[in-house]
This record gives sequence, C-alpha cells and structure tokens, in this order.
Amino acid sequence: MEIAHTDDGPSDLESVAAGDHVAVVLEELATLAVRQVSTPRDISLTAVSTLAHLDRNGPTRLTALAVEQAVSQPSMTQLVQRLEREGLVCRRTDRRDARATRIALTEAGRKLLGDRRSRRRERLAMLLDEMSPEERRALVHAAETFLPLLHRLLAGSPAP
Amino acid sequence: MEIAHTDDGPSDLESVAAGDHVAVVLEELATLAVRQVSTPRDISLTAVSTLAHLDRNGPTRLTALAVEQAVSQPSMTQLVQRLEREGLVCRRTDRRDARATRIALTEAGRKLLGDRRSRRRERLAMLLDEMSPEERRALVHAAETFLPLLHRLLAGSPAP
DNA sequence: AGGCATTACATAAGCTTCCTATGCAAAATC
DNA sequence: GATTTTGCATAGGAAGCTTATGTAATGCCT
Repeated sequence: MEIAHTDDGPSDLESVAAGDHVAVVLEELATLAVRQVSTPRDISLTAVSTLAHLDRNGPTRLTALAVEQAVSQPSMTQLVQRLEREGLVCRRTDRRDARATRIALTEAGRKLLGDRRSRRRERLAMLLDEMSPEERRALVHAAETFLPLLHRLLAGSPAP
Repeated sequence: MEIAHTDDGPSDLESVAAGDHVAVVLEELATLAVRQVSTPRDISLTAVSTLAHLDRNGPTRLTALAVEQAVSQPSMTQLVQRLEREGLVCRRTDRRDARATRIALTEAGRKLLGDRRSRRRERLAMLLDEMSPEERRALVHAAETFLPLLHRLLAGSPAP
C-alpha cells in the first residue's frame, strides 16, 4: 500500500506504534461500553438518547431527531410513535408549517430521564466508593484527559 | 434513600462528586463506542466477538460461546449456523461427547479477522497521524491509565 | 395564480438479531 | 435399566432497523 501524503515519515511510524496501543484500549473500551449500554433494560439506547436530546434542546422536529440519532426518518417516526404511546413525548403541530410536528418531552419523559440519572448516579457512587481516594482521583483525571483526546482523534473520522 | 453501610461518610460524598464527573465521560464514551461499533459494516458485533474468541481460545463448545457472548443458546446456534454458511467457522463433533460440537475457526475466518484488524490499524494510524506527537503520547498515556481504572471500577459491578 | 419540485412525515414490507418455549438424543446419575 | 440432566436444534415471535413509496403542505418560478 502507498500512503504517500506528505513527508512525515517518522511521524507515520510513530502513529502506527501508537495505534497498536490505542487500538487495544479502544477495543476493550468499546466492548465494555457496549456490554453496559446495548442491553436495554426497558427502553432502547436510541430512545433514551432521543429523550435526552429533547431534554437538552426542547421541542424538535422529527426529521431533525432522525439526523441527530443517525437513523432513518421512518425509524424515528416509529420510535416517536412508541414513545408517544408510552406517554414519554407528545407532538405539537407547528403553527407555521402544517406538515411538521414538533416532538416535546412530557413530564413522564422528564421523570424517566431523572430516574435513570439518579439510579446511575447511585450505582456509580457505590462502585467508586469501593476505590481508594487516590484511585478515585486518578480515575477522574484519566477520564477527563482521555475524553477530549478521543474526541480529537475521532474528529477526522468519517461517519460510519 | 438510606445508604448506611459503613461509617465512611466523607468518602461517600467524594464518591458522589467523582461519580458526577465520571458519569459524563462514561456516557460520552459509551455513545462513541456504540456509534462506532454497533453499526455493523458487514457482520454483527457478536459475530466478530465470537470469531475473536475462537481465534484466541481455539475450538469451543456452542454453549460456552453463548455464555461468553452473553446471548441465549438458540441465538448462538443461529449465529454459528450463519457463520458456518459463510465458511468462517466449522463444527467438529466431539469424540468424547456425541452431543457436543466444537466450533472452530476456518482459514477464511482467520483471514477475515486479520483483514479487519489491519484495516482498523491503518485507519487508526491515519487518524493518529493528524495529531501532534505530544497529543499522541498524551492519548496513549491517558488510554493506558484509564483502562485499568475502568476495569477496577467495573470489577464490583454486577452483570447487566 | 397555476404548475412543479421540494419538504415533512406516514405507511408498507422486509431484514437482522435477539428472545422464550419446546423437542430430542446422548450422557450422567441413581 | 430408568430417570434426570446436558447440549444442541427448531419453532414462533418481538424489537428495531432498513428501503421504497405515498401524501399533503410549502416554496419557487414564470
């Protein structure tokens, strides 16, 4: 293969070496995350993520939600129908555009998010409580260092 | 709520504070990982993970694979049938136990894993190549610090 | 204003991957 | 040797996603 973009030969070698390290970590990380997240207790990942978006950004159009969650528009239609049936969101027809509907979080939806957050918070606190204060500080620091770098890394990554 | 386990009051408070930080990072991490991973390019996550297990551990019983991947036995039966149809694994009946079948990786399966790895390796190297050497080193260091701590954190976590 | 393309969403049909319930043969146990 | 257990297969079904298509409202253009 010929990756001949610029003249940074040595940098490229370093990148490969670093990649071997990072790849292992990323793989494990992905496995952990998927194991933790992709086992829906009662509601799907996309559903929670959508509710969270509505909580942060207020009423949003269906198509915008689909783009945000990187799913097709029909998928989001289905999801919203489910969430509406469960009383977690409600639709408001846009006054200015009779085609569009603005999806909004209901009180029940907000409560569900809150409950999930506090449960996770408790659980995490219990786990952290079993670590020593040094470990805890180290974890917080490592997490805060790692995340922006990971974002930086994936910044140039094309959409999957 | 009353979490009155021992007398480590101040530690508990610290845990909650740390948890708030870590939770944000973990959430983002999970989102990134899921976005990257759970979009199967050509083969499902469980499939790849199963192949990887076979590559590391050699021929394995179907039930053991199911436990390993945390799916039901029928699901694993289906998955193995698919993988077999695609020529990625083969079944060998156990000589000592006529009920059992040992699932083994074929050459094609090993090749698929290798191809995936080298592709990922290239991609990661390209991404890392756009970072400065300092950023690269920082990322490697952060990753290596973060992972063991995360493992330590999840050690006491019950199975989801 | 009328005609046409575009936009926002809904519906239909199908795929993948998982599940539970059940069946059956080989092995283990008594 | 009869019964239970184990290892796997099959049947039937649900969740969540997809593409293809339909429909109504809007914007644009002459």
